[in-house]
Amino acid sequence: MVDGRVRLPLYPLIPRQEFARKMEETLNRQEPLSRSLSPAMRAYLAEIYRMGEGGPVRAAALARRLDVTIPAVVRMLNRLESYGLIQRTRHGILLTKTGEREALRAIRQHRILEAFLTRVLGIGWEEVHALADRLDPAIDETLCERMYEVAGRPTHCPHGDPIPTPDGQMPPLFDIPLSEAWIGARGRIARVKTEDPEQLRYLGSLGLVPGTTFELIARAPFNGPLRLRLAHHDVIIGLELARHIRVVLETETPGVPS
Amino acid sequence: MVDGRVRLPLYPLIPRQEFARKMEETLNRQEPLSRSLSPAMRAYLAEIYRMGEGGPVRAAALARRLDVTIPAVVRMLNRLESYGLIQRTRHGILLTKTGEREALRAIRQHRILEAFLTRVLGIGWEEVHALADRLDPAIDETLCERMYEVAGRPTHCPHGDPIPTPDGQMPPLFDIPLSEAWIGARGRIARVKTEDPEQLRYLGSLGLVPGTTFELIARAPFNGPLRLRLAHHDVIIGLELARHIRVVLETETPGVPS
DNA sequence: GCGCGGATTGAACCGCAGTTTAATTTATGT
DNA sequence: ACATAAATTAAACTGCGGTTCAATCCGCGC
Repeated sequence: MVDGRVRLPLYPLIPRQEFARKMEETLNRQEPLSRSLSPAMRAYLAEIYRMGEGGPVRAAALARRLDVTIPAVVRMLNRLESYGLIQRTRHGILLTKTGEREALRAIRQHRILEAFLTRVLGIGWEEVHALADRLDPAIDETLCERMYEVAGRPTHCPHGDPIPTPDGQMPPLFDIPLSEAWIGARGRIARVKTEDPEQLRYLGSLGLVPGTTFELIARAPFNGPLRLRLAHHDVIIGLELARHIRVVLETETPGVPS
Repeated sequence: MVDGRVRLPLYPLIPRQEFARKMEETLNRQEPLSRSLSPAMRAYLAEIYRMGEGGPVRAAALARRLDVTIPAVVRMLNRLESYGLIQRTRHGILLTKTGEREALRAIRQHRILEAFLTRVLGIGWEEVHALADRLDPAIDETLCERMYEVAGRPTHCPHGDPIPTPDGQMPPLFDIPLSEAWIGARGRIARVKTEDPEQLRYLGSLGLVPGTTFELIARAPFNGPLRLRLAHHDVIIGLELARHIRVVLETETPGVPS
């Protein structure tokens, strides 16, 4: 650093307490959007939200998920920051209130679109994700609500993820990976957390889709496959796939209503 | 022209007969597309086809229709020509066989999309054109055929234009402008040739949509409005609008079957 | 034959979303 | 504490589809 350029420290050297307070303040500031968002910006926001459950998101991780190079991500992050949609911390990216709102809108639209494509057009659940990604940029609020109605007001996308409400509430989910269920557990498949068409096609062919009820009747040792009893037949499934299947288990103590 | 640059004449100075023969040859050469077409290229081809019924299309006219500047059109024409999709003549642009095939595919997709939007999603016919333009780039063959089936295999778009068959046949239409019908003529509205949402909304509110049968019972003098008798009521319509409404008239001599 | 106006072309630019390559900062493990 | 690995940032480029401004071409009327 011999030349005259002075580089400010990326994160100000202020007392930790004050820093946290200021950050909180910034993150909660909810402003109306002055400029409209490009489709790519929405896509980035949505992905940050999805990855961000529980903490900040790293730019490199985002690049991997979106399958673009890191410099592309960095430039977009600069743009999002200048719009007041994200906040950078030393541990990664956080959405501001405004950014979260926009992210939820994008996610709602994406999931409604997916539901529409399967329910109305009969497209397989392994294809809808990529298709919805292509269609997303062309769809506006009106069309989205139209599809929502025609699809029968779906509450979840075909992979089981909940559709946020129009006012930006994401119903919380209390599911666990199937891989962590114990022998004898009964339950229902809630979500299938993979986007790989091959995996989805295979799971679909086994009948392992959201809503399916099962009983876990065996686990092979040494991280071996699980044996599930479904309504009409048993299926064997590897732990690798089971990690992507999230389930809600019946409570052991029945009789609690609601 | 003092400098050394030599400009070749745009159209070769060869005998007229030979020129015509070569041109014909070029226009009929049907090659598989080596490179895939961008959405914008498809849009240009489709517009050239629509405008080109009966002769070559001028670049300036194309620019007006697509609402872009002339240099943008010219550059795209260079690209289309390099792909062998169009041929320039001294009187304007012609589609080659390959270009026409692509144009018809684009038009088919656009009109299926319009029919889907009105029939399945209940979008008003005054809005579907702009909407379909936005959605077009994201739609592929598979999705298009899916929509075709779900929309009930429509044969015409909401404005009455025929949907080309998958193998690229455009059903011919023998309609005339309503403005040229004579008093006493009975017939059916075939197409409404405007894209202006206001006009379409107004015509829709009058019940003047494709399929409506009518009898022309009066024309005011000095290019005045027409009076149409519909099933349940009469409507008055200005000549300006009537020029955009194309109709097929009943033959005066009934009894000819088929 | 000449000039004029509309049509065409060329050059230089913008914005967006991506790329590669290189420099620099930050984090981590011994 | 320091070397190295990982993450970030910067710089310069691509392709597409648009723009403006300027130059040139061509047909037509006088």
